[in-house]
Amino acid sequence: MPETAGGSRAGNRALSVMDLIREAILGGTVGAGERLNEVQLSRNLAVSRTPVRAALQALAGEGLLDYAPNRGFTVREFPLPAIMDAYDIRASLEGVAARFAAERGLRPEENAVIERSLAAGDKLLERGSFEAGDLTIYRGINGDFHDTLLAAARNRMLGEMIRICHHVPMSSSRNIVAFEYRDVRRRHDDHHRIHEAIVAREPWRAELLMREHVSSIKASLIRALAERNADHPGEARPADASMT
Amino acid sequence: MPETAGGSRAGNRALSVMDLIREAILGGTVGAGERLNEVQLSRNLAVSRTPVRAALQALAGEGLLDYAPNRGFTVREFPLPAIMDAYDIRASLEGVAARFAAERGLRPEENAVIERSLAAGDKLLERGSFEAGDLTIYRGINGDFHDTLLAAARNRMLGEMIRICHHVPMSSSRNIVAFEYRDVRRRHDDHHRIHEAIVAREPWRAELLMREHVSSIKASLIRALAERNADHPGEARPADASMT
DNA sequence: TTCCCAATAAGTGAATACACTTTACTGGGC
DNA sequence: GCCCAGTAAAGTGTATTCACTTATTGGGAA
Repeated sequence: MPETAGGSRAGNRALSVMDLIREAILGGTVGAGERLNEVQLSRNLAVSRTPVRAALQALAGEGLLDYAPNRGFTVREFPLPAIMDAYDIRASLEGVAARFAAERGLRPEENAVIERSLAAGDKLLERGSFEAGDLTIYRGINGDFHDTLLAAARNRMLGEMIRICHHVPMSSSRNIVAFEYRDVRRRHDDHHRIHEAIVAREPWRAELLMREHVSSIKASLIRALAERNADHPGEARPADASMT
Repeated sequence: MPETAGGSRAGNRALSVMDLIREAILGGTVGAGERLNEVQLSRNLAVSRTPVRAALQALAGEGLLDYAPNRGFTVREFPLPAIMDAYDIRASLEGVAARFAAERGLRPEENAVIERSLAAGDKLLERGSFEAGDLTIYRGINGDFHDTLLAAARNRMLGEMIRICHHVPMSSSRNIVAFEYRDVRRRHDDHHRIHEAIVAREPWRAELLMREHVSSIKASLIRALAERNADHPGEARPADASMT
């Protein structure tokens, strides 16, 4: 076995193969609509077809691949409208998650994580502008906030659905670099208010705030795309965002 | 399941095996939390382990099974709170679907199906009470309405998520028999109003109506469970609804 | 008796071989 | 030159086999 596949998830080739293929899709190594050849993949990854098939089926379950009998798996296409829809769907789902969290309450350690993320964001933003690397740092802060809230919702299915929304290409904020200081500032304020609503046990306010919060990300993305189109009129057509 | 694996989906054993196992889970032949043995299943279904594994992986993707490396697949448990949550999640998602449908408009043939389902419901309800079998008929009418609306939302991911909610044991209305005439009457009125909002191109009204519509199903279920518990105090404890 | 551990059975993970389907290619007829 | 059929190649579907992990069971020691 030259270059054993992955290496991360020991003892289970299928899972590490799954991670590799997922990265290849999200990273754009394989394009949308492209067909994934099992024998070719197994050659490249130095495993047999069995774990490759398992990985492909699992990725189809995540909604990243399409399956057709006797025809194999293809990378699912995400046209721009579908990506925009994903934000609406995620806004709705994360809204429900915030409501559940407010109904069920935060555990002390969860509250601690959230308050830490709020404080870290405050510190990062107090300078009044962003320097290089700050956006990456805030991405981590933002992830902590949302992940903890999702855990506080105490519903597995909901978590999985939101995770699927995040895996839609370009739908996750980590795929976006065009955010400006004032966008992040405003979203961080949202976090404060959402936290307030949850500790005050105001479920419906929490839901509304979270919903608007995620929707505003969509609005930012639309603006960023429009600006990019204005800067480079030739390239970056709407279809361009469908994937990599 | 002694018979040879189903004749329905020709040419692909894995898919028919998947249908059989799904029915076994939803029908209660295998209980929640139970472990599914691959060799035993392949013996019973008279196929090799390969299509069985494929089916199990696919069902795990649907959220019906849990997977643990080197430990195989188990039937996921759905305690009563998780079932109730599923209604909230579905209410939110179907609300979004109704909004999308209102934004994008109904195709003539879709509108025809919906108006036919509305008329059929009117006819069934005009007697003022239900006879045996009427509920089954209305179930079909109800399904046509919701399925067509979902198609009109024109978003695949949304459809899949709602489908997952329907497959949560006891979460689909088809699993419930305890609905009374006035419940159905009121829900059919909802259908009329939702249709109105969609043809009038009022997205947010459509969303709100649909959300309330699905939430009212949850309320009916809670009442039905409470009455059942009152009738048979010994049996039918909350945990009882977790599965079959 | 209870706990621990080894031996063994049972079960999943992966590789390989073969069957069947789809697709691509090639040659002949129109 | 185009279309179609037949055939070969490629690719997926399934069965089988072996490797490896996990669960079980029985015996021995504290």
